[in-house]
Amino acid sequence: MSATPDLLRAAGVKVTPGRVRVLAALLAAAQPLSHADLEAQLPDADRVTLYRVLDSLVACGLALKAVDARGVFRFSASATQREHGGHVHFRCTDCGGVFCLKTSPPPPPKLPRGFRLGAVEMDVHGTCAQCARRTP
Amino acid sequence: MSATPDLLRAAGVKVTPGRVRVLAALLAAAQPLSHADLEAQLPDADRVTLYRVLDSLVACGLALKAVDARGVFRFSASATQREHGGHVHFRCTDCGGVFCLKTSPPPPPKLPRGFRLGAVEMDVHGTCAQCARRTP
DNA sequence: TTGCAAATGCAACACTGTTGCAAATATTGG
DNA sequence: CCAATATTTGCAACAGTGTTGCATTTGCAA
Repeated sequence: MSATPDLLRAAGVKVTPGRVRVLAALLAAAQPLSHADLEAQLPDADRVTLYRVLDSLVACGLALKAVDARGVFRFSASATQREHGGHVHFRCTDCGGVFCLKTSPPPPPKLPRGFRLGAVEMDVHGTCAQCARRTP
Repeated sequence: MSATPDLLRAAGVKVTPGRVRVLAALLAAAQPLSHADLEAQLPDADRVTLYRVLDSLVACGLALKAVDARGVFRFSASATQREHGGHVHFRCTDCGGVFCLKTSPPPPPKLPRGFRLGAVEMDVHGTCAQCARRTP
């Protein structure tokens, strides 16, 4: 089913164990992963190789690179990203879970002249049903 | 015309040469400045003190802290933008600048049964006019 | 003026990411 | 299947950014 090596071949890069494992981890992840996250998840991988694998996945279009609020790069599989674009998420501040909402994304706001819109994201957070039940 | 020391006094923090110079630099800057920018601009300031001065300005509401595309923190004076609740912000992914939009915040979305809403934030990002002009 | 909490300067450290280079390896063509 | 070759890997060392601990200095108020 999920043939990670095929994705790599289709992207025109060599299929190596490192790339397979990293891409698989990105595809399985619910949220974008930092280098540190991946290092913890793949303990026997070399630090530098991990950086280079991530860069190569970004270069061939299989992964996306973005900066989080702490200034750390986070990577996500671009397939996953497409799947989760176009709708709103709810993040539970208790358990950290992410849930997809039916709500459609808000309309792009009017920007001052010269500004270029990249994306509009809505960050809805609070307590999910399960956590709310546990702490009434 | 408000003198920089007065802004500091009004914010309830001690008036020190470091804070006065850094805040003046931020007020005079057209774009958010990084720690490195400020260090170059104020050569006889201590590196660590500069970090702490910036943090204190953020803590007392006189400056805003954001991350640029390279993952570096950039700081801007917020003297003119005191009210940051109740309206939407635009974040420039190039320079890290934060701009206030006229748009009103989106209505809270409908949540699944049992979910408790904490807060809704809208993250509108892209390229600001100045950065867009630099990279056409 | 004096006392005290806050701010500063310095050294050392931690985290994130990069570069150079030799050894190992995936792919291509015989 | 095997050899040739361009990539990739692993290691060491380095660079940039931000933080912590601690002794000293300084702003501010009693």
